Amino acid sequence: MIRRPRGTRDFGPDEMEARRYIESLMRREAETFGFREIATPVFEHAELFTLKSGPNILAEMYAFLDKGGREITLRPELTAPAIRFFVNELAELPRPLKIFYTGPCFRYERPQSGRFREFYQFGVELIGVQNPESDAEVIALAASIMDRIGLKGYRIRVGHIGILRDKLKVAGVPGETVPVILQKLDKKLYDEAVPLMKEAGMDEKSIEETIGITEMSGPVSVLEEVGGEAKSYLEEVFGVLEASKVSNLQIDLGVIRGLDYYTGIVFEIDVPKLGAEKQVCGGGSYSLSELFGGEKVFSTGFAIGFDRTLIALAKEGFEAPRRRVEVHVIPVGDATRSKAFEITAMLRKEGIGADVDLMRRNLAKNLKYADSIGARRAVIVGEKELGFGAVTVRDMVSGEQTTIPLGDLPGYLKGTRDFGV
RNA sequence: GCCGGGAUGGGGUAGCCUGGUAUCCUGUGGGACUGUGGAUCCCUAGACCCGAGUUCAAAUCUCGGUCCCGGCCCCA
Repeated sequence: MIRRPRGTRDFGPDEMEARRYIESLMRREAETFGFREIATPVFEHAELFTLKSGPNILAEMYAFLDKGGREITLRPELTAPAIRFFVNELAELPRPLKIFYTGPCFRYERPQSGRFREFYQFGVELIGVQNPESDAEVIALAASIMDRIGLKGYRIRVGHIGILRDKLKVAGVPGETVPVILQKLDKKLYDEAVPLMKEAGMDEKSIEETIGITEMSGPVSVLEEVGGEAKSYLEEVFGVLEASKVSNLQIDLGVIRGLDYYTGIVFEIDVPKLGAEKQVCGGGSYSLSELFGGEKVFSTGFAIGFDRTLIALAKEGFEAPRRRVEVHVIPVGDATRSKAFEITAMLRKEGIGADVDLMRRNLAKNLKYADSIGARRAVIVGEKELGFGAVTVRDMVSGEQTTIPLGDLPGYLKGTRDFGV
């Protein structure tokens, strides 16, 4: 027996139905906001990902040399490919450029709850502008998607990485030390952050203030204690979000994110009931294009962890509407078998989902089968009715039967399609 | 990379401590019932994660590996 590689999953019909359903809701919502779908390759030059975040990331990438000696990696995320695509070919589209994408990503990590080596992301980028409206637009879309798919127990925490960056810069922290300190602050590891800040030359007062900032969370009013440009910027963002009727929203200046390239607002959506892997979406504004050889262009985007989102929905009792075939066509005996296929083909041409007996089962078994696949109706093709050019249509829920002339069958099935159940 | 708990037909399980090739439920296929389902009964097929060791004998004990679950690290 050959088994699945570690950290990967197979998806059965029920699961795929649920996944496609949720995915289509996300797509539709993004399209409603004026975003259009793109797709990029599953593998890229490893350099694309090491450029922006350093070689330590290589440890978690599925990287390898291809037969031409190129350093290739399965994509660990989708933002960098999207921006590469933008720089390469999309830079001349009208701005703001609003794109979204979805697909599998790969990270060589220890699998655990809500964490896989092959996982799926759904992300968007709004490229070419950075102001409170564009940031709010992206956050509003993230929230709308969560609402549209019916997720309830989520919260959005919005921060502004510029506040901390400025603070550290003003205090004279050298550029290369900033990410290290930010990382500790992100994890709230103050015991480790404080010595680092001292070492970087910060005085007691600014250290205290810095930690104070990371602990600020709550309604917009907490910004009163901050002041500065970032404050008014965030207030404007929240103003637009309020006008857009986005809820489940709070300020949290402790939101930092692991990425170095974020410059402005940053936000995360998490679902507390998921435990350790509770973050279902992360995003912010950044500029990456210049790293890939393009002009410097600001963008705001987010990535939704598709798998975790589904786990969260499942925990809330979500069930995808089951796709069912409209009718199951049952020949009674061998004599009408070929006629049954004729009728099935005719129904399918009319766009009516039809299944037909392929097991040569008797009528009783076929009805049982029709029930188990959830067919709404059974079309019983028997010699008696065929004698006068008709078939029997049985409603699988009520058990009612009607004799329908063959010519009227598609119309009957279509016309009453939404009734019953 | 680290720590803990697991792995028995497709799904769910009993058996494991105290070694003697496996229980039950459900699902699959067939039949009772070759023109009427979701009930019942019967039949059939189907499993001890992999490898090594101990033993007359291993699902059971020992070791190694793989995978899963939960947590740490990390999360671009």
